[in-house]
Amino acid sequence: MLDINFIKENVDLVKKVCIDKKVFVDVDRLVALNLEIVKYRQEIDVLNAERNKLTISIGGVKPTEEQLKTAKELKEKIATFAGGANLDSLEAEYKILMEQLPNIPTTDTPVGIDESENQVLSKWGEIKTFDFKPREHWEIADKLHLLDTERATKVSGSRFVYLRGDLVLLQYALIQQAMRILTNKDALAKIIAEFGLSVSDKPFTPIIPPVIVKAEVMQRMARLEPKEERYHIEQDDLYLVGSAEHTLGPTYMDETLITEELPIRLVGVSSAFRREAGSYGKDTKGMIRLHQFEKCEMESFSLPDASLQEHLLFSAIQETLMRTLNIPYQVILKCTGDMGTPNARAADIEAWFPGQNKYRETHTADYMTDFQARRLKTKIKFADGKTIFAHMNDGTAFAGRTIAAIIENYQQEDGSVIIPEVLREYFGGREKISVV
RNA sequence: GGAGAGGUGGCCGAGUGGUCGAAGGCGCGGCUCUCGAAAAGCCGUAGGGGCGCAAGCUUCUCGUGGGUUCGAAUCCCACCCUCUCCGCCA
Repeated sequence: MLDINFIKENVDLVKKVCIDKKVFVDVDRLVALNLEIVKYRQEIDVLNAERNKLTISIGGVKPTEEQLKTAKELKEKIATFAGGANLDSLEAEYKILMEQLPNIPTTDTPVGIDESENQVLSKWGEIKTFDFKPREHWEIADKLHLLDTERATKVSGSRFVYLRGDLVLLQYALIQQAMRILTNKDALAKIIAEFGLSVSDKPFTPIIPPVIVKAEVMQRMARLEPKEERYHIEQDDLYLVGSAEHTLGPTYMDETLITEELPIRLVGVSSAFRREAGSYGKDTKGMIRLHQFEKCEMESFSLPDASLQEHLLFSAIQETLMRTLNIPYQVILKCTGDMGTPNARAADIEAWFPGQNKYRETHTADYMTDFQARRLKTKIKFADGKTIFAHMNDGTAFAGRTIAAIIENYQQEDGSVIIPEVLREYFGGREKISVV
């Protein structure tokens, strides 16, 4: 949610952002509603002030008969006035419009309709040339009996898989690898220095968060929509998370943080659930687009001054993680039409998939500013008593897709797969993925 | 699933119809004392909205929504949430 005073002072900008982000909100109506609501409130305030003076009882001396009579008249006046003004329906409409407004993108965010207008910020790594035609990850995994899609479809439906054997070890190895770096102060300091950032090197706290979340909380995270993308448990009106972000973000909702404990950095591991409505026919094979996958997710709460650097740190961490795997990637700055509604900036890592012969998204870093915190009521209190809304960031550390990237990049002509060096210790020192 | 208890400020916790937006404590900030610190003492310290350069004034908020009343944290109704015990279970 945006600050109403900001909206009123920047009507044209907010309108432009709505167009750029393809969100249709009547900003003029929103402002008019606010002015109307404030006007009625002021009038009611005056009447209430009058009434309060009459009904107050000082030092045990109760109001006189006449005062009571006047107060009663005032009470009726207020009731009919508020009813006549339709304050409730005005406020309901106002709330809906406020919750529809998107966050303001950073100035470096490209304006664009869809992903074709995303901007490539940088590329890293050398794309390996194979002296054979590289296969797609699902083909390789299938041959090694590491991915059982057929049986998963039988049991759970399309877009589910059984991960098997070394693919499971690979999944946990990636999580371990992420945890090792994220919980290590020196490792973070090194990343910060390498990427020329100016931000705290405080380590992340590992979390296993709930994967089921209340509808109300999802709404306050600005993540309930699009609803058709979410799994809903009707009996209890609960949702399955689409990412650990959905339950890491609201950790401190309705709470006030103090400056000394910032930044708060969390790294959560969970299964993520997505209905993938509207993506029929896309990536139907393998593990690029699944209804359920494992993900290691970063989340942080920081001061406004530090939050952009925090976002850049998340990107830098993602790059570093990919570099440890020695997988070529490019960093993408998402355009207005492709980024999320609550985002101020969104940077993706796209890993090179030799089998597909293209870059595919494996990581996202979301810079949220105070947009989510305003609705979550996650505040920060300063020593002088002043409070503001916390700035929030989230980003992928490693998700299931990275497994697919490893398989494609490390495949051999004979159909075997080499284990990235940095992960071998989690395989008892083995160099190759075994057949099950 | 059965039975019960409860939701009050940054936190703990008192408060059952009238200066209660709220005792007391903790925490935090300031000051005194000190070479400095600790301890001790004194003072300050909920949030949102409106008006105002500010000081300040005003209104709303004690889970949420409604009701009773001149007046509600306190009484009534509905809903939401949390906790405890028993049962079941990883």
